[in-house]
Amino acid sequence: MPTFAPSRNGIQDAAIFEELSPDDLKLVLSRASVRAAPKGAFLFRQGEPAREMFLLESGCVRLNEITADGRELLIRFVRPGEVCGDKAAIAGAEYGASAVSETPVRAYAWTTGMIMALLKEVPRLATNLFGITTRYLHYSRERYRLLATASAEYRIRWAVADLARSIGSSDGNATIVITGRAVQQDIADLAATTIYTVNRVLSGYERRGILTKKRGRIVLFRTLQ
Amino acid sequence: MPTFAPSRNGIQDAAIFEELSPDDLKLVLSRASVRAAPKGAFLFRQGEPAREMFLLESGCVRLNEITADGRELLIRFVRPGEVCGDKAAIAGAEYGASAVSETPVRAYAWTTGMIMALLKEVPRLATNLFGITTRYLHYSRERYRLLATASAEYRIRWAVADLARSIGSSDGNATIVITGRAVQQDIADLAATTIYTVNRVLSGYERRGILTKKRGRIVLFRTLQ
DNA sequence: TTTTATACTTGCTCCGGAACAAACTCACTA
DNA sequence: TAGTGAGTTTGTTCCGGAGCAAGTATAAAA
Repeated sequence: MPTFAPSRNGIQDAAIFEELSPDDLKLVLSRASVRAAPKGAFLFRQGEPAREMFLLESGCVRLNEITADGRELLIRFVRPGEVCGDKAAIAGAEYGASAVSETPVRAYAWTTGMIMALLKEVPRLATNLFGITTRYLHYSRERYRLLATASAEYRIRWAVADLARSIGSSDGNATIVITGRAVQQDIADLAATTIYTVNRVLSGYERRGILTKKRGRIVLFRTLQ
Repeated sequence: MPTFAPSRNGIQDAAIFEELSPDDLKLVLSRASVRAAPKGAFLFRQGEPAREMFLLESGCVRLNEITADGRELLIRFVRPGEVCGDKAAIAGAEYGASAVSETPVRAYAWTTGMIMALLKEVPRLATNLFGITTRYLHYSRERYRLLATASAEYRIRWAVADLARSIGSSDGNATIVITGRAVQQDIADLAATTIYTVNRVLSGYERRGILTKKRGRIVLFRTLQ
């Protein structure tokens, strides 16, 4: 997964604000409303008219897509500094996925009308949105390629590395901790496989001393991949 | 596959020129160089620095990606009015795929410097690029979803319908003809399966009177899916 | 503290479809 | 016109990994 420029020093470092002048930044931020949502809340639902675009300030959001036959596909996790619901920047579009908060979140929100006006006033914003979407496209193709060519074991290894990068936290001991209500289910979703296979592969890694796992918690000793 | 606004009446109807004033359109077009290439030529190669973006005027281009282990993945076919190599609009990017002409082609080409200047002069261009990339992202996720959840038979049906839409031509008798040097291989690539499976499924459809096939040519009687 | 829900574990079975092989067909070319 | 190579067809084999079932472990709720 490419780096999505997480905001280390604050929201102004988000990829969507890249190369914006301080004045433009102030303008764009002043047009947003700030939202807070508890854990488990929907920022938006798949199929709804896309009326708002969000920029996450804190917390973690899960983006997933429901298929016609009711299965749920994990698209990605949204982390601070990242944008979701960018379909709202396109007139008449619908959300292609649902966004649910995994933790309490704070986010900036812009309505469709607001963004479309801003895109004219601050052209660089459109360029940045284009760049961000291009990276997501790259990410999506990477997952497609893995699914089309790589084994379940390889995809699981990739998914663990991806989660470590996106929602993992270092605990200082040169180890990375991945937590979540149902980590193995998340890995299975990312790798497009089943929890059974994930569990078998992870147990194998645990025997080889690469990681340890407890309910809702995986500790990586070495960097995978 | 979403509609990519093929140019019915000329290149000015391409999605990338949407909502541009006649003056802007003239400006953008004047900055392009026009290219002609014979069948089998590379417009660009995966991994190269992305220096040019193309807008296809006529012909057909195949976009594919080579994986680390040497397998070739078909991303999509580019048809007149569609853009490829849009990575060139991002400074320092590399092409993520290779583009090979399936037929003789004519295309407009802009260099990276040219596009980046145009994006500032004609802000709507960036918005259009964002919209186009969003559609490709949607398409990519659709293929991922199919691969993750649907059977090989279903994916093949989808691939045939997709090819019919993108490179099929009606021959007037309420039938759609798909041609190409190796149609079944193309379908297998699109559906991420093997030619063996494709052939078996197509033979089944032929027995059921849904289509006929000859070498390099498939004739659809009814609309699939 | 007990109950209940949910996550994780593991053994077993089964099937879609990939891989291989081999014959056949057609288009192109020398 | 014969030769060649690519595309196509069909039969056979085989395995990864999905699905089920029946547990155990752990956290939250009562």
